[in-house]
Amino acid sequence: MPELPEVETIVRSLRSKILGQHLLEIKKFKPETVAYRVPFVPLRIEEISRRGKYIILAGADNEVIIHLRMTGRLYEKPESQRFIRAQLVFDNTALYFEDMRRFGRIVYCRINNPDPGLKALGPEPWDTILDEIFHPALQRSKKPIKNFLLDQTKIAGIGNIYADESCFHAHISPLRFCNKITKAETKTLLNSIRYILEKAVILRGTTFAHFIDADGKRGSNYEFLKVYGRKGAKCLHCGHILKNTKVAGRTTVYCPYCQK
DNA sequence: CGATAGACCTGTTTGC
DNA sequence: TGCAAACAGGTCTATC
Repeated sequence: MPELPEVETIVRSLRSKILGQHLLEIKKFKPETVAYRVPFVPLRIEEISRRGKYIILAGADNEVIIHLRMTGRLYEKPESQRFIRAQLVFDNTALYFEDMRRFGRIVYCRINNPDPGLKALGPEPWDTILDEIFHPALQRSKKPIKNFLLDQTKIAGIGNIYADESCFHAHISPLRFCNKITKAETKTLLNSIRYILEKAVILRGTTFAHFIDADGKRGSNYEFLKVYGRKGAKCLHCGHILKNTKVAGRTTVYCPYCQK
């Protein structure tokens, strides 16, 4: 489910709920969902943060790393008993980890000893380092730009929705080869990524099926999507029919007329 | 090295 | 109508 804006929304809602509380127990309903790298001891939640699409609940010595993958949710009231995979028990509340597709993961480990996926993440989209390294990195790649945007080691947090939306906003085809993108276009694209993600964070994420934050609230960005989920509909810029294809193994929607 | 397919899961939508 | 294939916000591994 969640890309950067949805994970950021969850993190913010978690802060008002469990910051400063103690994590007393992680109840495990499915063995593959929860992994312990160190023996469990109750953890006072000192800091709640997001890195890419990862949620990090950090204590003094240990931390909990959560990735919701496609259908994970963290909420006090599960929608369906049968999809409960784990439960995080705190002093004054308990959050169910509900995950229909069982791709989501919770890892309990030492702080600063994160799992490989987290360690390998590229810069956050707002990291100013990207203003320097984004264009050179693109020049080194012969892949379509969409592959690059989905690669979490190149830039963290973008998934299928916001990759398409960013390309559309920048008037760049998701199929364009990275090394054919000019310096000026790179700047436009980076601005578009930041704009699209920022707007989605303000709207508390995109919900079309599963996503809710830790207060059970849906995101309201869905109705503002301009290409994702709109294959066959008219381009909102030029009126031509939006096309869909497969890039990087993912459904991709774009306007063949105004995205070059 | 890179690109692609497959695996991991279960529910919903689409197409014949 | 019914059934099977394709598809869904993601990432990791195997293979050529």
